[in-house]
Amino acid sequence: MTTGDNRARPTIYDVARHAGVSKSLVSLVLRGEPHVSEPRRRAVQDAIDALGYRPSRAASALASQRTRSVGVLIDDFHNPWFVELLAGLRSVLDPAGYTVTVADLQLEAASGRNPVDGFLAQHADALVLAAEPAPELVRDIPIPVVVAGVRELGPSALPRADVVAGDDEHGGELATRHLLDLGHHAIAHISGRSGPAAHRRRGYERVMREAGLEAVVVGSTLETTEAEGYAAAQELLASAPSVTAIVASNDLMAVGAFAALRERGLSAPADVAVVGYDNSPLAGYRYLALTSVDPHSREIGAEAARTLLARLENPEAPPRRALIDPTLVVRGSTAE
Amino acid sequence: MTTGDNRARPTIYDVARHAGVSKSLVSLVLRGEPHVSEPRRRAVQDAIDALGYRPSRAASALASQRTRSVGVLIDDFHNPWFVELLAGLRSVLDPAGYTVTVADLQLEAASGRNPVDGFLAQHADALVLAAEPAPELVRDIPIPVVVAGVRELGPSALPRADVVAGDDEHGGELATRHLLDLGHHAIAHISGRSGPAAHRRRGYERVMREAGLEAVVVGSTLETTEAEGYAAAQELLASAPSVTAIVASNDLMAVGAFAALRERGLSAPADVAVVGYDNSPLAGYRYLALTSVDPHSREIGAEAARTLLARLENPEAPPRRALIDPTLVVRGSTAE
DNA sequence: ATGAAAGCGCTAACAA
DNA sequence: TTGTTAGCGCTTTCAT
Repeated sequence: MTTGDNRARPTIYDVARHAGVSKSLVSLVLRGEPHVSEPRRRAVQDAIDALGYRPSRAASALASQRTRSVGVLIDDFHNPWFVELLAGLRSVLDPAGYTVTVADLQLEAASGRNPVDGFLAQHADALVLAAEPAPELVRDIPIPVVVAGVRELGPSALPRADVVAGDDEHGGELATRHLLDLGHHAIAHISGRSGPAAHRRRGYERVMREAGLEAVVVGSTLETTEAEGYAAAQELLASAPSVTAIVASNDLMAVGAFAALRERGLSAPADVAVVGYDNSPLAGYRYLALTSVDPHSREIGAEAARTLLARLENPEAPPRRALIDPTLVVRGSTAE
Repeated sequence: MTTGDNRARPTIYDVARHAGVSKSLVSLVLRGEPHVSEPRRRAVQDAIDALGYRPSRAASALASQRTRSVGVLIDDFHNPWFVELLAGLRSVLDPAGYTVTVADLQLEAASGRNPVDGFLAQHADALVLAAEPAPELVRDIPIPVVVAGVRELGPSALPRADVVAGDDEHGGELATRHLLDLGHHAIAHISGRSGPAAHRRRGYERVMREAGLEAVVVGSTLETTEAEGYAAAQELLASAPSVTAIVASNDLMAVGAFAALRERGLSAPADVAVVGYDNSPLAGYRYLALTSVDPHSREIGAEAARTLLARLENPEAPPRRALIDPTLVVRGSTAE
């Protein structure tokens, strides 16, 4: 004789019966509707607690045609800037009752899956793109999209999407001007081939031009990795041994540059000052003490989330584009 | 006059009509059932393509009472070891038709949410715990759980859970023995207060004992962070200036130790050799070149996934515990 | 303020 | 091999 299988999870029917009300009322209480009498609300709440009831997202999604979930596509879990972005997103999405699900473009690609399809199958109400997926992946997305942190995708492939990004060009200026202020003149730039890298490069170039100095850029076709930063710095030091300062396109490349400097018996900041970008945890490690531009990713996330909520409210409003102002965090790699 | 709102997504009804078959047949095709005639299968597939049909997970979950999704709880997105773990998990879960959703314990806690509840509301079929949540969070989870990477949670709070972890004790031995082989005798250990840290410490202690050397351990109550690693190393170098080698509980602490060494005018490996643990990207950066124990997180993930699938097949089998063997990756911090 | 009833899009017996 | 028919657990008019 089998014991009655008691582990079936309770439904609103059970809660309703237990509380002596209709299941519609339970549904109202669940969603915090105001027009419910206090005694009933209590009864329902007690029943919920007593039974250990948990609403079924699947059923609710099916009935309401909305999941109150937003999908976030990030580029690469290895690159920790997404953590701050995510924290910012959640700081406003959580209180609004939205659930956030994350996917990593690299990992999805490795599995041969289309992450956008995944989010759509899951009935996400909206998407946050914090990566630059191939344009064909983002064609005709039938739900609101906000592009966060990266700027390239916006205008071309997704004309209707909102964009919240860091002002990378300004960041590039900040880094360069800082070195200028420190008295450097032979300032070189290690770049990369990403969209943000291009903006940062432009900022560097403008400041150099305005100061009447020659811009020296290497690595515009490289990945923005530690290994490539190392290679670019090697090349730079070989071809222009007189540089006294380097602006790197991100912290990873800056750390690569450190290695190249050491190989030549040089060190930062004594021989060559180095500035990174992202203000990642890396930059804060004492051993590296890397001066870095902080894009304020958390704020970018929060602003993107606000934009998303506004878009959900008003689908027809014209696309918005916001730029978040970066700041410079000075550490040992440029000052003693 | 509004144009007929055409953006309602197609359902199996639409597909069935378009293909001239019943919706059950569509469902069968969708799930790749073998007993479907080739012409019908083609007709259905064509209709799917033509209409741009995408199955609704919500409906499918509701009807079948399973989501074919597994929830993965990781500790902290900042700590990149989870990326490899995740890649390993997906390498076997993807082909099996499972979807993986990730949550970060820190982030969830910051939102005041219970991540396990989140997974249950979402109807995950099973859970992978790659973190050490408070025991009360993991009581009475009504779906299969496999603990991955961390070992502590298993026996006590989750007697029925499967466990796949790295053999941290063996890893501690590997690191210590490597230094011994290099001729070091004054080998100290920088530890931390996590479960894995305790195992690594034990490995270190055993090898020291067997070699007839004195074990010197600092920091057993610290967080395993860069900052704490720095602090612990400072303390160590002040109290035992004669050490010639350090085994750190993880790469982060090792990098902290680098800073403490430099502050005293010492460097690795010339004055003090340093070994880390995790073989994180950090360890591979040329500027750090940190010898590190590789726990093979990817393999841990893959094995955890296999265990999960087996568990889903056979819920009543006795719990399994597997230990993955780590290996040592030698870099510049211990050898020239 | 509360209840009744009709689905949401799919799966899974069961029939045919 | 294919079609019919009940639901799955919830939301949402519409009554009352």
